[in-house]
Amino acid sequence: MNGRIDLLNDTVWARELTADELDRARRGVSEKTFSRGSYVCHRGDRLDYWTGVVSGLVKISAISVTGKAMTFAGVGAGGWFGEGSVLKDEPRRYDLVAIGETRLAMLSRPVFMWLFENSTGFNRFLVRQLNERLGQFIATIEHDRILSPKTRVARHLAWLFNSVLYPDTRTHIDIGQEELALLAGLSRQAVSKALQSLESERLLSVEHGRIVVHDLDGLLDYEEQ
DNA sequence: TCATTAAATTGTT
DNA sequence: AACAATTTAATGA
Repeated sequence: MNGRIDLLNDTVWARELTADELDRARRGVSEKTFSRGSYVCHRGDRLDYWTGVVSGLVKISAISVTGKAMTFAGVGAGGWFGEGSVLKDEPRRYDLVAIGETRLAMLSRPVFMWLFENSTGFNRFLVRQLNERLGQFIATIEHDRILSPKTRVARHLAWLFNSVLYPDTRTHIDIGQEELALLAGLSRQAVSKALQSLESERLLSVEHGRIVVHDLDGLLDYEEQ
């Protein structure tokens, strides 16, 4: 069994393509693995591929002029990202870093553009994904101004399990508390406290370098008592 | 397979 | 932010 064929068989948008479109897509994908902490792409560099996470976790981040690290989003298994830069044919605006061992599927820009011009199924997927992401980012702004640290941790965790953006995510995610802190924009100890509290409420359990979620809806709708 | 060591993650001050 | 404790991963017998 060829790994490249498997790559797309497990991909949501591939199911929306016609046989001919799928065939072209298959010829345009390659696979690459990244070790923990390694850069997929630095800000300012070009990456002429639309990228899907087969396994592992990638963060989209930047380092401020004062040297502070910020994480804007985490992309889990089944998620695809980078269509913005590929569409505009420009360098990446953010750092892409693998959190833990990560396998990526990479679709070359020419094939991406062909699908964009020719496939309605592909465009349906793109619109759905952009819509979902926009909703999440708007909610992030709202939440960061309104909610308590504990609730923010709960929401950010729940989002890593978003079934539209990351269809392959299962019950656990391999992420350390430090990375989670960067993602939620909180201190490490605030995240640690929040996790312990959420664990005592049986919404999740904490292991080292891993969070196991027991009640996803509970996290998503979490409200401080 | 088990023991030792190194590295990374989490807890505490 | 720095240090200590804990757990995992890696190495070699």
